[in-house]
Order: sequence, then structure tokens, then C-alpha cells
Amino acid sequence: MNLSDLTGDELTKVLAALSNPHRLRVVAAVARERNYVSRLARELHISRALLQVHLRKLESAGLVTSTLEVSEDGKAMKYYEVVPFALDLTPRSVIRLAETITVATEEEAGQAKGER
Amino acid sequence: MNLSDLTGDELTKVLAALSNPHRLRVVAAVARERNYVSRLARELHISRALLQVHLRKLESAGLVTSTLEVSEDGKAMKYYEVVPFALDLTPRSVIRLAETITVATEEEAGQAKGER
DNA sequence: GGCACCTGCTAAGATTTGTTGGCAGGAGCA
DNA sequence: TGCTCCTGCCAACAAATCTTAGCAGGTGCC
Repeated sequence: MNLSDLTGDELTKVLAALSNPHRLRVVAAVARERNYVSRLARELHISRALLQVHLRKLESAGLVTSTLEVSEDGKAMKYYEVVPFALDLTPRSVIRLAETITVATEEEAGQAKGER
Repeated sequence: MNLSDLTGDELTKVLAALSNPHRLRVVAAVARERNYVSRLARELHISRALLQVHLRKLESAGLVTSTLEVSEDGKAMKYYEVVPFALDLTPRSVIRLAETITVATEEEAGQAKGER
């Protein structure tokens, strides 16, 4: 995942996903090694319910992916792994991305700065 | 401002500051040219009160700086400009930064999983 | 004085996020 | 059957964020 693949809206989503201590640690943990929910929760010392919420947010931002697998002993395990990403944030890239923000920006797109 | 200058806690603050459409546009606008509050609010079509809140957040995250200046005609103007930053976010850098997160992490550093 | 700029503040409401606890289902194993 | 492990979901509360409206102050100019 690269900055040039993203729209401004997607970027805010990705940044929001990363702007939380828990989620940052989750990404780090999953980046070290793929892991399943219950074990990850144990290693990070947080509740499973909480972890799932954070994982869902990370996944919907596209930072991690999940695979439901069945272990040898028949247990269902949901494995998460990190999506390789390289986000190079600079004033320059922000300028470019800000142009693609659609939230509450449509009006001024129509006028650009002309009338008023 | 560089990733290697930041702790994990500071990073979450910076990312939180950037993970908002308004603030992303503010950073972009200020990166194009330094500007003062009222004019910036007009150009972005948002209220001054709202803009000030966002600017304060960006400044406390270290992404912009402000200077109170007095124009030729004696008006006080608060100019904002962007702080050059280069944040290269990758799974690798996240792993490193996650280790420096202190929020609600002290306990487990002390116990690791022992008592409680 | 009245108007047009500039700045700052705060209170209050609406909305979103974070977190917990509980309940459900399924599989294997003694 | 009972215990342990895995998964998922939902209700509900607490806490943080976002946004607006309104107040205050200052300057210069007609």
C-alpha cells in the first residue's frame, strides 16, 4: 500500500486507524508475525472483545488482512497479518491528497473560488 | 520533523492530527503559503472558531507553527506556516515506534504477566 | 460613533470513539 | 457430560472529539 494509491478520504481513514496506541501495537505485533485473535489478545494483555474492534478498524483501513483457517486439531483460527505499506507523508504529498477529499467539499468544487 | 525524532506517543498525536479531512486541508493550504486565521477560514469555507480549534491541534502536534505579527496598518495577524515533515510509515518503523509507547503499558512492563 | 477588520475565549450540544461484560455457537478431549 | 479452546455479536456505559454560537478585546478608517 502506497500513498499514491490512496485518496485523501482513504488516507484519513488509514491515519485514524494508526493514531491509537493499541492499534499501533497491534500492527507492530502482527508485523512481527501473523497471529490469531485469542493469542494476540493474550500477548498484548487486552480483552478479546476490544482487540476485535481494533482489528476490524485496521482491516477496514486496509492495514491488515485476515484468513480463517482450521488448525490441525480442528479449531477455527482467524489469522491476521500486516499488509506491507509505505506511506511517505510530507507537506507535498498532503497538498496533493487534500485535493481528493470529498467530505463536505463538493460545494466549493463547483465554485472553485469564482463567485460568492 | 522526522519519524526518528518521535516517540510512539508523539506519533499517535501527529497521526490523530492528520486524520481529519479539515485538518488535512488546513495543512495543505498552509503548506502552499503561510496565512493568517481569518483569511484561511474564508478560503476554506469554515468558521473561524472551528479553524482555530483545528490549528491548535495541529500546532500541539508540531505540524504547524504560528507567529503573531502586526501588519502595516496596525492589525494583529496570527500567521501559521507548515513545519517541514517527512514521516515514512512502514511496518518496520511501526514496530520500532510501538516499543516506545507508554500509555497504559507501564503495568505490563512491571509485571509482564505475573501478579496483579 | 459606527463599521470593518483582526484576535481570543467558553459553554453546550451532537456525534463518534473506546471499552467492558455477557451470551451464543463450534470443535476436540478426558 | 464437562472442560477448554476457538470464533462471533450486542447492549451499554464512559470518555473523547467535533462543531456552533456568542461573548470579549484590540486596531484603523469614514
